[in-house]
Amino acid sequence: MMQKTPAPKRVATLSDVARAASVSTATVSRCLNSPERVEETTRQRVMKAVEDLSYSPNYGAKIMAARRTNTIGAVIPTMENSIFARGIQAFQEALSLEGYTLIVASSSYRADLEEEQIRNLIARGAEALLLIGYDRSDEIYEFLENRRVPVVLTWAFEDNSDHHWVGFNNQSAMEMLAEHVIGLGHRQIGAIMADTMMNDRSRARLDGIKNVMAKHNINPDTLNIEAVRYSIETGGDAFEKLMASENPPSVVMCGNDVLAVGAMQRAKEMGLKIPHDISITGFDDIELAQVVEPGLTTVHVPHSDMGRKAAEMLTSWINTNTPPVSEQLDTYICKRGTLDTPKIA
Amino acid sequence: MMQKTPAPKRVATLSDVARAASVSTATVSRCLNSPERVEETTRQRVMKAVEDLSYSPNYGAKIMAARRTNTIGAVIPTMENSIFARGIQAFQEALSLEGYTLIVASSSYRADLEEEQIRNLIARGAEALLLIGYDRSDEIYEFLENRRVPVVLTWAFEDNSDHHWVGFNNQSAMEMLAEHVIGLGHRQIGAIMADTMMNDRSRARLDGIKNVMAKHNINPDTLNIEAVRYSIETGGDAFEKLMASENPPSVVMCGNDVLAVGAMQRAKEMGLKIPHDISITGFDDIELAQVVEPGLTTVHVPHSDMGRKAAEMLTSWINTNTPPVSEQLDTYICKRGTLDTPKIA
DNA sequence: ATGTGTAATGCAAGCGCTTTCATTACATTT
DNA sequence: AAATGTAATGAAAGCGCTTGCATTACACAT
Repeated sequence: MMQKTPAPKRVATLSDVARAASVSTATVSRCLNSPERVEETTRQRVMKAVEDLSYSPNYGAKIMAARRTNTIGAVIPTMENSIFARGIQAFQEALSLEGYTLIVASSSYRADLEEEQIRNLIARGAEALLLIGYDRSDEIYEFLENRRVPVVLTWAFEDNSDHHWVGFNNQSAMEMLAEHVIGLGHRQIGAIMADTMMNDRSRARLDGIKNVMAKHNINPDTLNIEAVRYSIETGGDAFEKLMASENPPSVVMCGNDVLAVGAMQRAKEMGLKIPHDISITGFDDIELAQVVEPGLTTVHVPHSDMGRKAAEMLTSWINTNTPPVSEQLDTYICKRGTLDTPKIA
Repeated sequence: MMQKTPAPKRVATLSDVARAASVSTATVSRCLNSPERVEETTRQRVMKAVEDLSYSPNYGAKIMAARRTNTIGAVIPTMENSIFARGIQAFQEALSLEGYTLIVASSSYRADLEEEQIRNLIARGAEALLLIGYDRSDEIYEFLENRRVPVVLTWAFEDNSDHHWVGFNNQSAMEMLAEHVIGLGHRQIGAIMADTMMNDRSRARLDGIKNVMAKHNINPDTLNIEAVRYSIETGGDAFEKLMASENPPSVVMCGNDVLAVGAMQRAKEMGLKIPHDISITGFDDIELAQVVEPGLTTVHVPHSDMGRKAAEMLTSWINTNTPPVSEQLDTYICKRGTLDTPKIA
């Protein structure tokens, strides 16, 4: 059993420590924040008091007094699957190298919640923000602008934009994949996408497919689209619907890997051989993609790079007070085993 | 400096809003926190000013003045894979139902970082904490105790403990699985585990295997153990090592699903058929387990339940100032396709 | 001694908010 | 008309910290 100290009626404050060490609060503060500015013997006395009282600074007070938080925020759509995990992990690592702390909030893909979370992070002292994609209300952009909050948008990219980006072009990435798919001979295409309301990435990816279809004289209206929430289960359900339609597709292009894996699973359950009976593609290249069998053909997204660069941009923006230049990252098709020529009917 | 951003006009404060709306700061505060206490016309005037000035409350000040943060913290070993994702997601959802905000930090499985993060969350005003497992220094427990921070430990469970738990018994869960494995006839067992230093879950799971071996008169020293970091890659490497040893195992029991999936992949690459040539088991039952082929036989952990209950415990602890009773959750073996009788030599 | 420079420390003014208590305005009752 | 009750609002005291400036202590030079 550890030794118990008597119950303090309230938690210790700076001035409790100061009293215990017989110094002023200023000295205690300096001990904690710039120890070289206080004499060694004093410092030891103070640190002992800190220890003894289980003192922990109150960030609320600290933030207010110092007007610095060293905190950067990120709002991501979900923590549940790993789509954003790798990027955010890299972001966080790069941030802590610069002495910043990351606070993450998730919006469940809901615009209203995202807005709330953004305001929340700002209120909590986030000095800058990483956001995913572009779609959000004018009000919130205006709010951010008014407060001069450095914001970098990720997981997408737009030219000639007023915003600052580090990401990739969802549409052209998907176009590249669609070119490949159509080049293989597919004509009847199905798509399983996230709901495109307020999800620019999903919309861009869908547009990518349609563009390429049009280019190859396939009527984009024949693209059979299922819009769903991201999950393995819903991906499976959507796949089943697609296959039950009048003109079942020979290839199902999915908005992301999670959906694609759901489709794959359901296909197997339905006794369909991949890619012999049906081709499936994903987007993101997360862990899952290389683990399923056959390996999922997908678009590789440079998650870690994106996270790291976002961190660099934001910290330099804060330090120099100069907005960074946007950076477009490359994606590439990651060919594995779920895509082949269509089965001859 | 090149092009400077316009004069960093400082952000609006409560009293700016008050002035703009010709009311006192008290009224503005009430508008924001208990709108029913201010007259409709006044409220509208105030909200307009809030809007116009892009006002956002300063949490630092708010926390200090109100002495409440409505924030609960969680420190998890990693965000990178999805081991903790489902549980934390459930935790977060249950928390927000009660009006609390979650802030998450990750420790990269490092005790020193975890301690830092704990102190950090407390300093940021976390009123309670969710922590994973048990292993950590006396100092930090003492610190937490001194400050009377409600803490609930999860992802494990211990009887007769001074701490408050909502979790499951890692050892007996693994024992159940080991019983099943040995019952199938396996005698030469390999294990791929996380480093057991400061990881009580991993250690308990390992002990579980050894116990059951001893019980069945198999010398626990013949258990071939690889201790590694959690990742698909390292799981694969460990598997390879295990198979290259003098007495290659007929079954490889892994400390978690990520490791198991890594082992599976490598096995396939090595031309081994699962479960014909080699059996593999996991632990956790995350998404990955049902997606690989064959499906991974693993221990199902009630992630969502655990997260939800942890939230309930913590919020009720805060509200009633009464520590909750610990709760042990059940696990069960999730039989899928990676475990069979050993190949006859 | 006196003067001077420097390092260590203390004093005290806020930082932006909430909240208690007091005041005011006005509707209702007598 | 006076008395009373109630709802809306304001004044101001901190919350726990940092930091600019003032003070002190001391070593060294004069």
